Amino acid sequence: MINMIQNAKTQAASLAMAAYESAVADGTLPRAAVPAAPVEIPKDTANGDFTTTFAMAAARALRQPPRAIAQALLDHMDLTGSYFTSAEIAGPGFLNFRLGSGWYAGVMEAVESEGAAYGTCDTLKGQKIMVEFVSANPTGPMHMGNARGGVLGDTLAAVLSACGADVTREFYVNDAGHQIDKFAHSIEARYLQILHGEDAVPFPEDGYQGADIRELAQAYYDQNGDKLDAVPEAQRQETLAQFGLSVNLPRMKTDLERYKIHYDNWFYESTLHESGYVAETVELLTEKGWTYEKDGALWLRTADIMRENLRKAGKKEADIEKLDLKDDVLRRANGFYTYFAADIAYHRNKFAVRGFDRVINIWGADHHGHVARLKGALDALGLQGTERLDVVLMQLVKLLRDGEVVRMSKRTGKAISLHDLLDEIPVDAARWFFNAKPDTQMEFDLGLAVREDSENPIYYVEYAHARICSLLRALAEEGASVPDQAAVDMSLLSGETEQALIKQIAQFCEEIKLSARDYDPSHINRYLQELAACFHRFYTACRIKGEEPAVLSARLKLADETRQVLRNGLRLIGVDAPERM
RNA sequence: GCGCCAGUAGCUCAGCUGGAUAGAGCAACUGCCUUCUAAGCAGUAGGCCAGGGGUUCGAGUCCCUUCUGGCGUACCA
Repeated sequence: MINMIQNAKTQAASLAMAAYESAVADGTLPRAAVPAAPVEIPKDTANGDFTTTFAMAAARALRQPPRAIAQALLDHMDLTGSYFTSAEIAGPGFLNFRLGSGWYAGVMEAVESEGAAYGTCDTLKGQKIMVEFVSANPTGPMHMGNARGGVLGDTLAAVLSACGADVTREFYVNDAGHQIDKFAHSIEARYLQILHGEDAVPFPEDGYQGADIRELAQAYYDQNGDKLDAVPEAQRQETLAQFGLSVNLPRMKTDLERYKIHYDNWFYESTLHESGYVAETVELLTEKGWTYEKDGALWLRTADIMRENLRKAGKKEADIEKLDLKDDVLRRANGFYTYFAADIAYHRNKFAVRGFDRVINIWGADHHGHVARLKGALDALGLQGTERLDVVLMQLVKLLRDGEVVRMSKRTGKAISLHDLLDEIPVDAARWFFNAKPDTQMEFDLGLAVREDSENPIYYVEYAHARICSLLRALAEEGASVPDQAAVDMSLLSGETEQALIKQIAQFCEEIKLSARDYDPSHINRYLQELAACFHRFYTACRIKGEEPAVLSARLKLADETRQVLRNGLRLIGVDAPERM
């Protein structure tokens, strides 16, 4: 919970404001409505450890040149008892602060006292958040996109949790509707082909062609023989669909668990139909006047809802007209509810029944057309979908092998499935690579992911961890144990690489917050790479073993804390921290 | 046509919501192991931030526009 970056920023901002007030008091600066002092970390540390742009931001309001304002602030600033040892003016009016050893000691105390919890915060405390991800059709094997979405969703959930949110991971099982019918018809056809010969039974034109369907039919036949030959068609299809799901779902669960993905809940679409919740939800929309009947189907006035939302968002009327918005069918002319209707009911359940404050869905980018509609439908139900539902759209994965595009698995000759991928690369490599920014198309090189050299970033980070563990072992053999922070003389950690490492350790808390804010846990990957780099630089510049006891002790403490933070970060993204390599 | 996402070094990408001379990694080149893991470190080189306009003290970042790529625009899910 201790965030020394935040502490320093807050303090720098209040020092600047206090200096401003003091300057106003003695008439040096006029009183005006000045903005709060923004504090940043300069890109180049030659410009200080922290900087405020207050003087530039307030220049207009105070009607004075930024540098003059900065000078006035500096003249009225009292750094006594603060984290900072100096402040100076630079460039167009930056006010740059330099940290003292007390701040560095504070960072190290935070890691020591918080251990495995270091880096967490409570910015999302009290929020009940659902992350729904993968939710692949249970009618066949999961693909690369599901692997990416699975890793992203799981890590995002971990990150939100690290920010104090009460997070639920959910898989929505599409075990109802059209694609299940197709699934049933497909297995049925294969089953009957086994009984009567391939030529005697036609395969549905839009059926699932995959070999997995044949295998399911064969498996049912092996267990039950021709039991379903004579039963009514509907019953046969129902039985085979249930059989197919009973095989596929545990398989999906197992495959996802190989990626270290565990769900809190598997939610079945069928329960929404069986309980009448879909019908009730559609009824509610009708009561509120959002539906109408046309051509025997029941329609939702999606276009009106979306138009209203766009107006609220400040979109121009002419632009809205160009959009060619269309309404959506909720109940088909044949009496069945659409997937859209079920999805509205499902999301109504998330908010209205289960009380989530926020819901995050990870979807493939090909579903983006659905986002505004679903949000709109929830708005129409009074559930504030626009504000409380966030959909993360994930671009596709382009699979490469040593630079060449791969579409097929070497082993099966089919599209590479989520399951197949782990035959080629270690799960940690998959987790590391799929934990990428969701809105960019990703190239995933199988050759690179298994390379055990510097071209593969995951090894760089893991190596830093293993290196520290090895160091700790070597020192333990000599009887040197990691000291308490209280026993460390911080003045001995004043080297450039030592301070840079401690600053990077402090940054961890910020990166977790950024990951949660952007729904982009790849901040953690980049952070860990930089942390590893800081450690390697420190390691090269500063010897530990053989140094005089006080220096050895202080550096050993720093190395051990780096190990802790590397471990915490890797755990967050679901990658193991090896003790030997 | 319309919409969503993207376009930054040869390649993969950062750039903390408008700040200082645009950064890493890889690839290329040059150095560094009789001392804690060289799976490492230090350095060199590499750029019209897709193009053009605008907003202001200040733009890779915000607005407009053009171009390029991906995806979408079902009584499918």
